[in-house]
Amino acid sequence: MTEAVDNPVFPTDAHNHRHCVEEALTRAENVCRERGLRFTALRRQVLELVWNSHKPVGAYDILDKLDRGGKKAAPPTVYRALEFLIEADLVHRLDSLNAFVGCADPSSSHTGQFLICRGCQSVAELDDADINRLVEEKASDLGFSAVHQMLEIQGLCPGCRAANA
Amino acid sequence: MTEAVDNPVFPTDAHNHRHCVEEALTRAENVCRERGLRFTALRRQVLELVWNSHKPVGAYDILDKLDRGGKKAAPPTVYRALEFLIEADLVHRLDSLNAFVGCADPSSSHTGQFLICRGCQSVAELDDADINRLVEEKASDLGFSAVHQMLEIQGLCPGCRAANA
DNA sequence: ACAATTCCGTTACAGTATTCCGAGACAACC
DNA sequence: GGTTGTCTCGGAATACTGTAACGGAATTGT
Repeated sequence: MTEAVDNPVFPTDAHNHRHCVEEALTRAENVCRERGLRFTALRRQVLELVWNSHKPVGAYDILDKLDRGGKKAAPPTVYRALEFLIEADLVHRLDSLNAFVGCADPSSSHTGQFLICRGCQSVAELDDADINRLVEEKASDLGFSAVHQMLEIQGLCPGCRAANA
Repeated sequence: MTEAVDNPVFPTDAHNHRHCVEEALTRAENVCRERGLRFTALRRQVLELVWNSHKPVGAYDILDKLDRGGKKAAPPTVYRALEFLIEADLVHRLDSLNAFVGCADPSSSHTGQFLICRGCQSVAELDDADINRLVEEKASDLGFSAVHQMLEIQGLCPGCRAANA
């Protein structure tokens, strides 16, 4: 009974993804309004592309799908938008994959903790307070003052584990 | 009194670095002998370059400094050597920096946990069992089976903290 | 000595990200 | 309204990081 059925960190196959995206976009709008940031059309479009799946997306994938009035955009266009979104905690960058994922909760503490499935490539964000606290503690025990932490856990999500059984 | 003076995870300015390197190389020799791996001249040379400092080194930095009989080497030469060294747990790769550091203890568990100083760029490895266990536990609580974890903590080391005070 | 394997040099290229310049959009202020 | 300063975006060029593929050299085991 400890299987996390009631807390689907990993989205189920049947979830309404359109809804996910909509929510993410409104959240972003609100966050930006509150903080006096400009949620421009470009940034909105990039965020939407990041949210197109729960899998991490490469910058050049976004670039390919990005439509700037019929023309293709250039790399800096995408990277600038991503930089903004990351700064605003709306997107996270997964260092181990050189890829980006949308953040479901731009308001919380934000010490990047991620479960990355090697089976289906989907990613779930953790933001676990216990881990956060322990890490902070261990670091400061060594006289190190932590500014930012990034934990990337690779393995198999429940679904893929079942499939590979 | 909890300041980690007796356990210098971060090397002091005055430590004899030549000694560090020597030790790392003999450790590597032993590890390879025990495991039936070939510690070739190239690999030794690359490992030495990685250990040249306690700061992470980029692959192309190594490439520049690498001397193959007067000639310059090509990227695959370095990457292959690094791949081998990583496989043997003699070197770790820091995803957030695209850079490499020597591992001080190639025998232990090896769930990559690193303290990265933004002041002096030096890096210390943690390998903390508590963190390891907690993370494993949290992951499995969610039905996720973890294969590999990587924690990179950015901040200020004791020395730089004192300097910036 | 021979075959099998591992390792290495080399060329070419793929993928990721940044620098720089300039033009346009926007806000605030006089 | 016009002006000024800042933020944003387009685009070219280039830097940085990493791989694929091929062949030859070195090493190991028999």
